[in-house]
Amino acid sequence: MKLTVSRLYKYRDTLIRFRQIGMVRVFSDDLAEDMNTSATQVRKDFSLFGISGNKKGGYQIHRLIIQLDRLLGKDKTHFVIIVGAGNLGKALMNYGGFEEEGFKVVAVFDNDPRKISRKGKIPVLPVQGLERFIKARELDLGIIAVPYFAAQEVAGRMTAAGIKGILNFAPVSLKVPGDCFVSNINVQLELETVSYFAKIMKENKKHSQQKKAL
Amino acid sequence: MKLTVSRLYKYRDTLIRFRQIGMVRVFSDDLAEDMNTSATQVRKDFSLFGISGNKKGGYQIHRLIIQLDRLLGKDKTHFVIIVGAGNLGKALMNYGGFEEEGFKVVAVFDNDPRKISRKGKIPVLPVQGLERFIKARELDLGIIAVPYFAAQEVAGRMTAAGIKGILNFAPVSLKVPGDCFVSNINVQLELETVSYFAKIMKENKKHSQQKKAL
DNA sequence: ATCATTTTGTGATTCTTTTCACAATAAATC
DNA sequence: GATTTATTGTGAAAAGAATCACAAAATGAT
Ligand SMILES: NC(=O)c1ccc[n+]([C@@H]2O[C@H](COP(=O)([O-])OP(=O)(O)OC[C@H]3O[C@@H](n4cnc5c(N)ncnc54)[C@H](O)[C@@H]3O)[C@@H](O)[C@H]2O)c1
Ligand SMILES: NC(=O)c1ccc[n+]([C@@H]2O[C@H](COP(=O)([O-])OP(=O)(O)OC[C@H]3O[C@@H](n4cnc5c(N)ncnc54)[C@H](O)[C@@H]3O)[C@@H](O)[C@H]2O)c1
Repeated sequence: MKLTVSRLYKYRDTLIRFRQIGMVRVFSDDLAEDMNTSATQVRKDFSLFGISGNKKGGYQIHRLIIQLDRLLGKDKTHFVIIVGAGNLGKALMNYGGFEEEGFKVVAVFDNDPRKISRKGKIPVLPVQGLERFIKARELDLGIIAVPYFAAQEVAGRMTAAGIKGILNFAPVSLKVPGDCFVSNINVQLELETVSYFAKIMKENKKHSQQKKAL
Repeated sequence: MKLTVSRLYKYRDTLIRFRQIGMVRVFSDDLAEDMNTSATQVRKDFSLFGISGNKKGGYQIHRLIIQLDRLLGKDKTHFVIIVGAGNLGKALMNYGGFEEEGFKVVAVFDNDPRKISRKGKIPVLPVQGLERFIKARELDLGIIAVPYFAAQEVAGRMTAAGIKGILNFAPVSLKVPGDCFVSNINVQLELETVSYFAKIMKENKKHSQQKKAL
């Protein structure tokens, strides 16, 4: 389910690129190839969400995007706050890609007075005002970009104020109430995992060379 | 397998925090709780990699960390390059967490002459020299932090030069040879997924309130 | 109009991951 | 030293995700 949803977003991405280069229709095959998956997977995902195409004719890109947009909530702007205006928080804040995808970062919060600034395009505010801000605007989405030891506290405050979805960059598992969804991006962990499998790749190569040599 | 490995790295993280606060032994329960998983999962993961503890006595943290270190290659320093010295590439480059975890960023590459600089702690070099650099140092690990339209080209050059593991931040699926492992961090996608499920959380709440009201 | 071809949509199957259930055993208690 | 208790380790079962296999339908060719 989670995996299907995230693939649906990726299909949409791919479809938008396809449309940009002038394509009008796609087959499940085309999507699969672009995304390194199988055509069956694509069709099963669509089928699960009641999306259908034409036998032999494939899918009309434009129509498909509209359907996905509605399904995935891409027809609205989503407002987001970031807590932590450090190295990473600032990179996220200045990243243009979010707005293009319908996410608007409305404010960043930090507990270091030196980081506070109401001047920029996106204000950086004292974290004291976090709850009030979230409640006043009925925000649902928050990004955590504080050090690991502060992450749980921030998550607690966010959820208490009504946040229902958290994207967490701190390398710890957050405890949140059952009505809040958390996704973790743990960069170190990903790099570690890559390094583990890179090593295996090298060893396999050695083995297969040994095999060849026999 | 992939999931087990990434959990092993997380167990290690947790164990190191536990050791820092003076703990000497843990039970599968403790690890599970800290990581939001089940005790059975922990033990099964360990069992899969031949790690064992004492019945009733649990696991000795120090010993366990040593075992994991060896298993996960944390007893060596891993050298990494980053391609793309933009917004994100710079944040990664300045991030202290990698070195702490045994990863050393040896160089960053960019194709924009204005980004080049040999002055800093980590040099930013012209991307022309990428292959030569990788080959000369027999590097295995690369991070891609270039725009989506440049990512495939960079991946191709990396793998051709011998890179065996790629951490990719560009929101596209890379085509790489079978002897290279890729892990994708797609921040937009994660945020989209969070927003999808956050919406569901809200709707569920409405429903359960309706149910209560009946 | 008929036939061959292409592509979808999905039930059945296989594969993977997680959870369950419980025997084995080390430590603590009586 | 026997008994109770806590905890591990793992085969078996369940749940979840991906793949297979093929019928159904749309299109194009003859
Ligand atoms: N920078 C990276 O490239 C990178 C890579 C991987 C992971 N991360 C993770 O992302 C998180 C942020 O990393 P960073 O490099 O930006 O760290 P950083 O130290 O540069 O920034 C953290 C910011 O959070 C603020 N902060 C601390 N406690 C707070 C609190 N209770 N409330 C509000 N603000 C608070 C600090 O004032 C600081 O501005 C960390 O958990 C880190 O492990 C960062
Ligand atoms: N910045 C963020 O917070 C963020 C968030 C999510 C995703 N991303 C993704 O990460 C990637 C980088 O984002 P960014 O914000 O740093 O972009 P950016 O434009 O700030 O930086 C990209 C850098 O790559 C360099 N570059 C372009 N083509 C190159 C090539 N062929 N070889 C070498 N260098 C090349 C550019 O000169 C530039 O310095 C993008 O794919 C983006 O979608 C970034």
